[in-house]
Amino acid sequence: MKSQSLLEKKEETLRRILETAREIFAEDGFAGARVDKIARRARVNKATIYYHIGDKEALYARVLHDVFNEAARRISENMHLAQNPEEKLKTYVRNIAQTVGEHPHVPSIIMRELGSGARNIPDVVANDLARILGMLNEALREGAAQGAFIEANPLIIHIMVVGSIITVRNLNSIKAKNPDFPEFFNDLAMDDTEDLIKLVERIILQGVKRER
Amino acid sequence: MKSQSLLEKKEETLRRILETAREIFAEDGFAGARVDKIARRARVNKATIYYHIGDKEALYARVLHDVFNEAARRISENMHLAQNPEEKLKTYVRNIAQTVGEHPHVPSIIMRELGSGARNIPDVVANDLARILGMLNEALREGAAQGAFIEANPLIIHIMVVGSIITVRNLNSIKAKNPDFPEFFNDLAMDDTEDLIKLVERIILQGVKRER
Amino acid sequence: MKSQSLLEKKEETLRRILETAREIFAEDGFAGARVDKIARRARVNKATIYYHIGDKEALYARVLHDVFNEAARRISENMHLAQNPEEKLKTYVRNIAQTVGEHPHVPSIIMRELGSGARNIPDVVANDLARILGMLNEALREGAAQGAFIEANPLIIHIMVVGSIITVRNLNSIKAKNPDFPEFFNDLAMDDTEDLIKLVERIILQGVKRER
Amino acid sequence: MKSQSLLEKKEETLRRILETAREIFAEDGFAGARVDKIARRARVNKATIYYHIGDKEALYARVLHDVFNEAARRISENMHLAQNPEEKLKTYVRNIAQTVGEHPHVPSIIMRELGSGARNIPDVVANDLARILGMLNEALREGAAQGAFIEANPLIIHIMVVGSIITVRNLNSIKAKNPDFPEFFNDLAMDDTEDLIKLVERIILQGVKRER
DNA sequence: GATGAATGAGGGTTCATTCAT
DNA sequence: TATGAATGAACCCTCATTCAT
Repeated sequence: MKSQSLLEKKEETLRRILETAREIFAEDGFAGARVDKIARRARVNKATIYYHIGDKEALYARVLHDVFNEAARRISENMHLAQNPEEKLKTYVRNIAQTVGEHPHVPSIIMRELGSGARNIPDVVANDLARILGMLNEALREGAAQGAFIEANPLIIHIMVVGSIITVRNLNSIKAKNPDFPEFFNDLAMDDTEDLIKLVERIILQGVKRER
Repeated sequence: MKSQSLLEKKEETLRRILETAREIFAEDGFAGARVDKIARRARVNKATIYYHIGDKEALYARVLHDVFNEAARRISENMHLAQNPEEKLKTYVRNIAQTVGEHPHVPSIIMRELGSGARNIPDVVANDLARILGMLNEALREGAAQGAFIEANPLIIHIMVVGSIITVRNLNSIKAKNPDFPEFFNDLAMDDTEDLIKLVERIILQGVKRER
Repeated sequence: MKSQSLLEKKEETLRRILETAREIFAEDGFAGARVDKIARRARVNKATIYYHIGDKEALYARVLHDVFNEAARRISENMHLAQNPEEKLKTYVRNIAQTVGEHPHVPSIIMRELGSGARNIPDVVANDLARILGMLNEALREGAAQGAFIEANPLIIHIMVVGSIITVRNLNSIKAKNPDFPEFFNDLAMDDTEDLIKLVERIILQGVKRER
Repeated sequence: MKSQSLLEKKEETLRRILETAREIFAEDGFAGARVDKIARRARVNKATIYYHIGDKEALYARVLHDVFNEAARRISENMHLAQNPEEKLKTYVRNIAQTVGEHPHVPSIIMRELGSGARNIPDVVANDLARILGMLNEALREGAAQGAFIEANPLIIHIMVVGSIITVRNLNSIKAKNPDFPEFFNDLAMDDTEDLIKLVERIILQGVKRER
């Protein structure tokens, strides 16, 4: 009992650090994030972060890998269950949306990274991303081989899916920062996730479907 | 003669500062950018930047506004020439691509900003963006009103267009940073801009087109 | 049986800590030494050092006192056996050399301390040193009283003896750090300890001997 | 006039930094020295040190090189004026003493370095030291060749000279730190530098002189 | 008796910014 | 107009030390 509670305490500390780091890297980016701020918000001493995880870069890698590795695993699992390229593409969109939903902060990070030419992406994470893109690529090629899809660059599709989902999710904070944005902006929020997924699915599927 | 050459020199200095700042903000983001580095690469004294332009935030605003204001102006001009929603949408895609082509560094910046919930976007620039989105919104609504388009969130469309174009443009630096990316990554580059534009146009147009 | 083996283990642990501490204080000085490094190299938990010995300063004192106390004891014993001031001086040189030989790391520490005005020397150790210097002083005074020696400051003699022996002993590491040192440096090593002792003895004895 | 005073101010700042750094490196050693403390005592902002000189290591190198380079220059000049090996040796002792006198803090540093196997000695400074030892070596060899001296290791002679002079100079601070040192310690101070030089000269010269 | 976890207090370094000239 | 010098405020990271178990 005792030793278990000790282990639990450690894991709770670790969890709090990682969760907070995820938040703050998303808010401020790698360069803008402050280790001090992470420690304060996670209610641990700064040195505790270094003790358990390592320096800022290691923390960043850990945060991303924890999410992307799991996402890659799940996408792989679910895409294998799908029967045809179209189903696979839908599965892909849906899983991305799910990951974004579960980790509302991480996607922001990846947007920045794509904007920066993946400047700060740690190797492990680059590898996770490559796995994910590889699965999407496979589905697209399969569809193209069957004559169902046009030849489409998987990176473009990936960005379209991820970017649109993230941005709509970020809409509230964008609006909060820019209260003077025009009226129509207020209608852009899509509070129903299902609607959002459906729309993205629709655009992507119709967008790549070959006319017969 | 003298005063003109002095004026020219001053303008040349300013131009060099802004161009370099664009590069470096794109490379490193707002938080990661160093005023020192900008000054050094632009071959001016650091204080000169403060003298001519102001602090880091002002420099950032200036850099973005110079590009976005011009882009908004051009998009407005060209979209007004288009006859129907489809043409407007194509014009929109084409103009975004052109801006990206002319200012290869700026888009990176905007990707980061979208990822961060527009945290650092200065007001003037937010306004430029709002104008651009407004025009896209108009085209989409017009198309929907005519029964040609489905109801599509313009923010989503915008991100799909901008994000995909930027990312493909950034592909080389992404690959350079991650030499271990899988084979298929090497086929993703689209060196012919026209092909890229066509593909994006295609996906977006088919994606939003209502089946009759 | 059990308790003895436990005791032995404890003593073995202590011995390992002290030996390692000696090494590391010699390598890095008091300020440069890291408790972490000592613990790691001694293969004990950092807290174990605090448990058995105390803080960094206590560890330093313990390390030095163990050596200096023993050296003082031996010098005292042997110098009492010597019959005349000259023999005493020789005994002194020889015993210093022996201590340096047995504890190759400690002398480095004392050189630093002399350089720093004995800033970090713990009281116990200062006392050991005072005993040693006192014996040297006695021999020198006795010699001077007999007309055999000039009046010589024992501190100077002590430094000459200790410094020269230590430095020659350290020569190899000095050379290793400075591969560009001139040719003649390679001839300075005196691998035969006996030669070194003889040379130092000679210089010191002739140096203080009064001409008749 | 104006521009000169600006330059003067800069040089005064630099001078203050270097002088203070010399003091503090001597007091606390390289590892123990605190850049904060140097800045505070020199009455400049910490960043000013980095602006003018660079990091802690660069500061250390600069401090030592400024002194050793000048010492090497002077020793070379004066030893060339001496007519025979004995005079050269005396000149050497006298010049070392003079350098110690002019820069009371630097020698402490070199003692530590010798104790540490020259662990922190920057390359430029190692080179200065090699030049100085080279000159001493020459004098000793010349004397040996003429049959006037025994074969003596120049490193030993150097340490004997430098170490003894430094230690006597440091005596006051050693006594201050260790008020319980025995009575006889109070007689060891040699306030008259000339006496000190004479004693060291005497010991060294007699120590290496070959009996005829 | 021994240790993994945690921390307060700095330590060296950097950076955006200002100022005197 | 333009700049070298200077700085306050952080920032990342480390270290000696403690404590609960």
